[in-house]
Amino acid sequence: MTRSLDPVDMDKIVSLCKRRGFIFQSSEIYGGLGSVWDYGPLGAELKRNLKDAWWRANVYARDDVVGLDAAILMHPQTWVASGHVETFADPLVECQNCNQRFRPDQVLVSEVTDIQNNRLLGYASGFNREEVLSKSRPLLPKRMLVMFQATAPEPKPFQDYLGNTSKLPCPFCDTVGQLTDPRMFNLMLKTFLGPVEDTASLTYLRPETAQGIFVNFQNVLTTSRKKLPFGIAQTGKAFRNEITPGNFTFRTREFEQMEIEFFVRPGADDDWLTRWVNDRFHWYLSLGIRQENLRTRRHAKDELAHYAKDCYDIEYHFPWGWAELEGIANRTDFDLRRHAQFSGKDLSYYDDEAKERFYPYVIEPSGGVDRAALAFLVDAYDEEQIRSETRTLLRLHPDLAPVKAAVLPLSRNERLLPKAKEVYALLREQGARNIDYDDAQSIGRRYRRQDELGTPFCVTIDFQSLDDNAVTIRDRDSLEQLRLPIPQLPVLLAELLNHGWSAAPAHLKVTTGPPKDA
RNA sequence: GCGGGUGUAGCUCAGUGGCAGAGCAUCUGCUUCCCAAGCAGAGGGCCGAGGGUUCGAAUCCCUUCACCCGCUCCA
Repeated sequence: MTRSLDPVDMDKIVSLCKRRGFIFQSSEIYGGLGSVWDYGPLGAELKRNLKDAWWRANVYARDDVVGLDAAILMHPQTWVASGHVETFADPLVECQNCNQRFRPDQVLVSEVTDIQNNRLLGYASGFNREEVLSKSRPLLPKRMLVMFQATAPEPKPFQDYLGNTSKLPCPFCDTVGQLTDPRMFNLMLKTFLGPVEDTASLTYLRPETAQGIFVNFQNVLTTSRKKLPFGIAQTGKAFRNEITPGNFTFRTREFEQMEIEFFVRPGADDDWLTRWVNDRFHWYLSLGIRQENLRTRRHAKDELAHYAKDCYDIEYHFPWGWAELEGIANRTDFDLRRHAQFSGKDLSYYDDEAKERFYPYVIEPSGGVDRAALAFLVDAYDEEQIRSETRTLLRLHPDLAPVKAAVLPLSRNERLLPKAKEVYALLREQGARNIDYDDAQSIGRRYRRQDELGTPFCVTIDFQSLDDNAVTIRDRDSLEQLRLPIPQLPVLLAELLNHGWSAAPAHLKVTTGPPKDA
């Protein structure tokens, strides 16, 4: 099965999401709210299925992880301790000539001085030492160029010049005098608790769910009676004032995370990091992401977050390029120590067997629910030619598909409807799965509609059903059909949803579906 | 925030001063109808908002709002 995605397909996916009820723009009737999205009936199912699958794999299938549901609002000191108040604010400098923006802490500046005459010749700026030094050369008079190596001006951090940025050249275009003063961008959303808006009631909407886990570390440890190594899992909303949101639901200011903080003995951290990277990578594959669209990437030292010792990203090949779905970081004992320090509470761990007390290291697999949902949508999107018509379909894994099966009478003939309703009721009996019913328009049209939603199987009631009490099941991906007695339907459908069409008994198959164009 | 782009039906878009349109989608009816079938019909719009020019504005001008792409990121 060959599928390719051009960048143009992103528009098709956005359009499909709107058209079929996966994702809507927030507050659309008021003109929309930037970078915020609502999930419609099908999107809500997809997200729910996704989170359930994550929870099953990381909590139920393991004996060393327990769940948590911490509040979005936390004591403001939490964010001082975590380092977010201090570090999560980026000062940005902008060049009014080339309109590029950069963070001062990523730029170096060199003062080029004529030492003999004690005269400032100019400044050079750039992103690394070599770049700055090479830019310094043209500023130097020939006689100094000879002794350049000896008098090479050692670059200093851009931050040292924050007071007078207007004299400096832009690190991108080297234009002098077009840099703005640094502006602070605090990425945390402020809010006020209580009816009175004063600084005493100021707190934040959490920028990550992780801190809810850290502050509950001792609570969970004592009540769950877990021993190291063990983890705490939670899904929930987080908020960041992203400077540049975009790419549909990929980077938004309100988003949902699925995070695990896995506590291990110091020294075992490197090993556990590797294991988690592997586990999480295969989780995406197990739900149908194509391997060629998934990769891991280790963070370079200089891109590590303030709390991390090591970090791997799991990246997906979106139409606009590779981008992060999940980060698996070694947060060391940074968070527990900081919270112990700021709260005055002892958050260390006592190992009964080794008779020693220490601060556990933390491995953090932290994924984005919305990003994963988008990746699964993009990866599942497909178009194929059947009888010169384009069939648009989502090849979603049955676990993720918003609708598990659709019950379709061949037509709206009054003799067919009671039998169809009967089958529909039968499949809904347990209430465990989302089953659709549709009798509008032609059967072909309804198949196509279900294909577009990613419904794995369609159950069709035809006139023969009235005689033999049997129905057909049609497979979304192969278009094959099988026929079986209605009483056996619930069991076989469950079987197919769990194991896929390959679990279908060959002797039941009745058709191979319409021919696909080459 | 800066630069560029776009706002017309649920979706994709045409319309550049003279009655607001097309395709698809949606809905209804008919047909023993298995892969977007046919026939007949229907609903759906303050042309993003406000102001101006004009006999007349979706169209020209001003203002404003929103969204998209890029720039810093990291779920």
